[in-house]
Formats: sequence, structure tokens, C-alpha cells
Amino acid sequence: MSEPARPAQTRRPVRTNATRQKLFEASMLLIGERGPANVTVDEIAAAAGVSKGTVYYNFGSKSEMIAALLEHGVEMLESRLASASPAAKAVDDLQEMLGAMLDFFAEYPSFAQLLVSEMWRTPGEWHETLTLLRERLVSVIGAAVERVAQENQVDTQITPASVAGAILGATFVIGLDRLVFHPDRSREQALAVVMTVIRGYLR
Amino acid sequence: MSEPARPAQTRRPVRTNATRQKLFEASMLLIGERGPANVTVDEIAAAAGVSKGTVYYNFGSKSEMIAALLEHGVEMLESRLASASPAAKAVDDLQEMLGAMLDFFAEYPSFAQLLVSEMWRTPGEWHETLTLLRERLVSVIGAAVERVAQENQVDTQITPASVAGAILGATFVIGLDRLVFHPDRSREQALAVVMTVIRGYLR
DNA sequence: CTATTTGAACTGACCGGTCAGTTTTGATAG
DNA sequence: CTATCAAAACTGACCGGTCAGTTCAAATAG
Repeated sequence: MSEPARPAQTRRPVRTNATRQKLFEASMLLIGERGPANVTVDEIAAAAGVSKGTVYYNFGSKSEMIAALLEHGVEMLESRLASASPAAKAVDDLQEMLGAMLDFFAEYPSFAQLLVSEMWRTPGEWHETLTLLRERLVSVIGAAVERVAQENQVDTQITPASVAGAILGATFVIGLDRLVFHPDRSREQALAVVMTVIRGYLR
Repeated sequence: MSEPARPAQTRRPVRTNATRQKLFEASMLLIGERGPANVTVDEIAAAAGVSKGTVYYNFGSKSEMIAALLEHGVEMLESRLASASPAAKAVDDLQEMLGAMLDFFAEYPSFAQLLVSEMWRTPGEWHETLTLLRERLVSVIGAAVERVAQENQVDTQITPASVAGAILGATFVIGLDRLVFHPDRSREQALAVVMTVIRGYLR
């Protein structure tokens, strides 16, 4: 809406974005824990060490701020997935990727929580945004799955896309399960369970 | 708190529970769609064709009503899982069970949505309740997984309990994915993807 | 008679959004 | 280097409205 920052390539070359960053961090924590509706803009602003007006200056509304937060988080996750795949075999490649995803969830559990809470909400305030974002993640994982399908014998009854969706979802819940219900479970154990999905896809 | 209903086995003034049932149905829909915090007690009462006072007479508060709703829904799901397993082979048994679970989610998508939104919320108003309820579901599924482990060669690196947790979570997200993002996907396709987890567990 | 439901009124806290005013920033002129 | 200025960024008191929870007298039903 407002789009207050429009340096139009000349006036202001550098924008720190420090305020937005602080707001992202504060809101990710609070909203992840208690849900969007149970956190007030005042709280977020206070946690970010900023005034309420600043929130409305940077984002037009609470809702838009959360949409931006979702986008921001998925972008971070996406770049992790893209950068973490230096393996020779396609399966190992995928394993690397899912490990990175589990690490990301462990690092930002609140974001993972936010995502699962809103991902399937219909109708939902951020459903369109989330559909797009999900698409991007499924696409990244799907590419890795397809490489697996090329290198190995797989169950042709099942499409790579649906496997990618299942892997994304399974990694979410296994990652959260580990954080919430089984803090003792190691990263490797969690990863082994996630990889089970791929193993079942292989013939 | 109040617990005005005791229809169990003891003869009592016949209480239909019709009011509670209507409230369950109405609130399941509304809360599933918009989340507990975005639905007012007035709305729920109106949707159930009941007055607000009745809500407070039957349940002590909004929060308690939601706790009861969670319990009610899980009880329904549990009984479906228990009753739907007339197979000879353990794997088919499990498949039957997961099929029943997918059917349940298709029948009560709002409840599935509510459950995933709240399941991993920490701290959360209903976290204790949900931990208990999750335990019960994992236990039912876990028993079936253990039968599979007895009848087949399985990956001994992975515990049946963690497989059960993964299956529960995976079925949730695959069921919701199907409803929200892939309405075209058939029950059989969804089931095949869920079964992938078990196949990967087998050696 | 007793259990249950109704419907309406009331309260007190809370919250999203607004806006007039203040401070900061950085470019430019002297 | 310094003074000036306008835009950008930020502030926080305030407003209008909402909602959970409470209460209760009256109606209904088993």
C-alpha cells in the first residue's frame, strides 16, 4: 500500500532495513508461539524496540506485516535448500537438503510453527501468499526428487511432485515433533525417519 | 468444570447431549477455518442455533469448550482407527487404518486443520490436552506398526514409535494437502503416498 | 420440581489503526 | 567544515470498536 521506501535508484542508495529486520525477528518469535491473532502490534513493536507507528510505517497493516514475514522466512529457507547440496548421488543430495531443512526448523522453530498453522487454512488471510510460497519449496524439492527418479528405479505409480509435497509436509511435522515431543531425538534419527519416505519411493 | 452431563451408563434424567453436539459441529467448522482466536463465542452460539448463555452453561468458558472439542474429535478418530482393521497381513491392516484416517480428515477437514494448528504450539492453551491426545493416536498406530515389524524385516535403526509419529504427521499433512492443494488427487493416490513411509521402513 | 435454555444487558479490558508532531539523515550550498 | 533544509523515519497518545465473560429473570421441558 503505502510503500514509503522508494528511493527510486538515485536519492538513497543504501537502506539498512534494520528496523524491518528487528520486526521480523520479534514477530517471528511471538507469532510463532502464540499465533497471529494472539499477539498485538504493540507487543511486537515493544519486542523489537520500536514504536507501534513504525510498524504501520514499514508495513501497512498487521496482516501485511505477517505476509512479509512469511515471505521472508520462506526466502531464507529456500536459500538454505539451494545452497546445501554438494553431493554426487541424487539420494545423498536430497538427504543433504532435508538435513538443511531440519536444521532450519531447529533454528527457527517459531517460523515452522507459524507455517504449519497457516499453510492449510482455507479460507485464510495469507492463503494466496502461502500457496505461492509452498509452490516454490515444492519446486526445489521436486527437482531433487526427479533426479532421484532418473538415477534409480522408483514407484512409477507415484508422481515426483506428490512425493515432493509429502516430503515437505513430513519434514515439517517430523521436525516439529522432534522439537516439541522428542527433544532427545538426534538430528540423525529425525533425518533417517524423513528419508524413509524416499526409501519407500524407491523400488 | 461444571460437567452437567453424565449420560454414561447410569440411568439418569435422559440427556440427549444434543446441545453439546450442535456446539461441537458449529465450532469445529468455524474454529477450523479461522482459528480459535478469530471466532467469537457469539458466532459459535448463533451457528449452533443456541444462545451464548448456553455455551457457558455447558462449558465453563471458550477455552474449555475448545478443549472438549479437541477431545471429542480425537475420540471419534480413535474409534474409527480401532474399528477399521479387519486385515490378515499387518501391512494391509495398517493401510486400512490409514485409509480410515484419510477418510476422517476428508469428512472433518476443519478438525484436521484445527489439530495441526495447535498440535505443536508451545506454550499453548491446550498443549497438555493435545499431548495426551496425540499419545493416544500414536499408541494406536504404534501397535499396528509393531505388528508390521514382527511380520517383516524392518530397519532396526528406527524405532516403531518414531515411525508411528511420522505416519501420524505425514497422514495429517498429506490429507490436508490433498484437500487444499490437490482436490483432484484420489484417495488411493493419497494413500499410496502415505504408505510410502511404511515401505521405506521395510527392509 | 428441577434441569436446561433463553436473551438481553452490562462491563472492563484490549486492540488495530490513525495522525500530528518530533527526530534523524544525508544532500547541498556557502 | 558548517549551516540549512526537506524527505525519511519514527513516536506515542488517542479513538472507535470488539469481545469474553458475567449475571439474571423469565421461559420451557422432562
